[in-house]
Amino acid sequence: MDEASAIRRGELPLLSAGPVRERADAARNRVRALAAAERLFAARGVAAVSMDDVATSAGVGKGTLYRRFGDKSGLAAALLDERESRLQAAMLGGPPPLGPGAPPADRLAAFVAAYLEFVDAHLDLVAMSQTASPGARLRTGSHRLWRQHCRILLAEAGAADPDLRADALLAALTAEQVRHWRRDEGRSLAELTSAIVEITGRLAAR
Amino acid sequence: MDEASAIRRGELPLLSAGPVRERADAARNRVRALAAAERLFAARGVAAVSMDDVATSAGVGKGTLYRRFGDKSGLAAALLDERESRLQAAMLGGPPPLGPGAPPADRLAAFVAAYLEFVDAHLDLVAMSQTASPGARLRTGSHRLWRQHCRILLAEAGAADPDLRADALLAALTAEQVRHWRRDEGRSLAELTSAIVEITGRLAAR
DNA sequence: GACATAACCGGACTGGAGTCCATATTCTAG
DNA sequence: CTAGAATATGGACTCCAGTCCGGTTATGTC
Repeated sequence: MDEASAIRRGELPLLSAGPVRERADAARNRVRALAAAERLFAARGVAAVSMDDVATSAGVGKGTLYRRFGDKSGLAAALLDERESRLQAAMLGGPPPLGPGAPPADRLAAFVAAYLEFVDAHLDLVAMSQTASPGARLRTGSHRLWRQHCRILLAEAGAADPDLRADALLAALTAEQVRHWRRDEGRSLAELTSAIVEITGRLAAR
Repeated sequence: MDEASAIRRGELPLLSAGPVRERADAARNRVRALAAAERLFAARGVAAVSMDDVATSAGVGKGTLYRRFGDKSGLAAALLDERESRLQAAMLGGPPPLGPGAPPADRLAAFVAAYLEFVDAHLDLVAMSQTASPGARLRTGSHRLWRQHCRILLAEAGAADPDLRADALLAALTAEQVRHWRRDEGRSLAELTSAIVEITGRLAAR
């Protein structure tokens, strides 16, 4: 999952419309791979699908898969991309309290609730994107965006050490942790949301 | 990592001194395996050592290793066991504020600081024990103990939803997260400790 | 001390992750 | 339209985690 390939597959914004265009065969295979992965994940569950399975089912070589997505966590991240970007758009430019206009603490609470809902809606996929390789979670491009958002809002709210608190907050919202709360402990999403929002308020308080 | 083998290797308390005694050869091999693992981990780093390496170096079959420790995370946990139990003893029966006698919020702060120090001192080993298999962290016997401790102290301090807050607190103290703060962001242990203790206070407050 | 039984041993085996590179395809310039 | 450079392809390959089971060894009993 190097930066170059991340840019190539459109995960990182390119400042200037780069001279590097995706080749036609590459584009075709990317679509095929994502379609196959989505199909297999839906049919058998994320954990039970191997990269070989995806490659075979997509009619593509394994090397292609790895070059493009880096590993299984990259593949999962690519599948999440579209839905993620809806949340990202809402929080960067949508209506308050998620978007700009509301007080920072309120925006943070709204973000946490929305993010939790997102994670919950795609538990296994997010878990895969965060844990397929060691430290994957902290390296994801989207993670950086979530973190940056939290940092800024915490700072605006006047909280001490906003960077560390943003990390601590997101650490509690790991897919594995949420999955544990939801499946092993049988907690409802509403319950989790209100508890986490409460905690968030404490972290954001001056 | 089934319960029977966990008991056999002394990780879970046995109510009555069971009739099941560890066989002499089993005990010998357990010692050999742990010694070999410690040696190899120290020499090459945890990540670069395979279970095969440990088995060969210990003069033991791979099956033996897996039966006894379950997987690499179990092996790491077994190596951490002794040092962990020192912390556990201090927090259950040592002098305050870590041990009983101090106000719950103070005990919790002391625990968090001590636990953070423990994780920091064995970063890679703890990381391995938490992440070698998916969800390993939440299944560890010792994790349950840490969590229970936090739960009780949070409850005594009058915090709402102590169970969830205990999980959130420990999620922030994951070895991967601490490693990131320490190595990628170059934060000092003292800095982390004071920030985390501050957060802990906010979670424990009524 | 010999036997029955339960527990343990260890290495061959399976299957998947990730790498490598000779070949094929696409793009660009002339 | 063509040639050559740049890029992508894909399947064979390596390495390792984890399983399995026939053979071995310890332990309790007579």
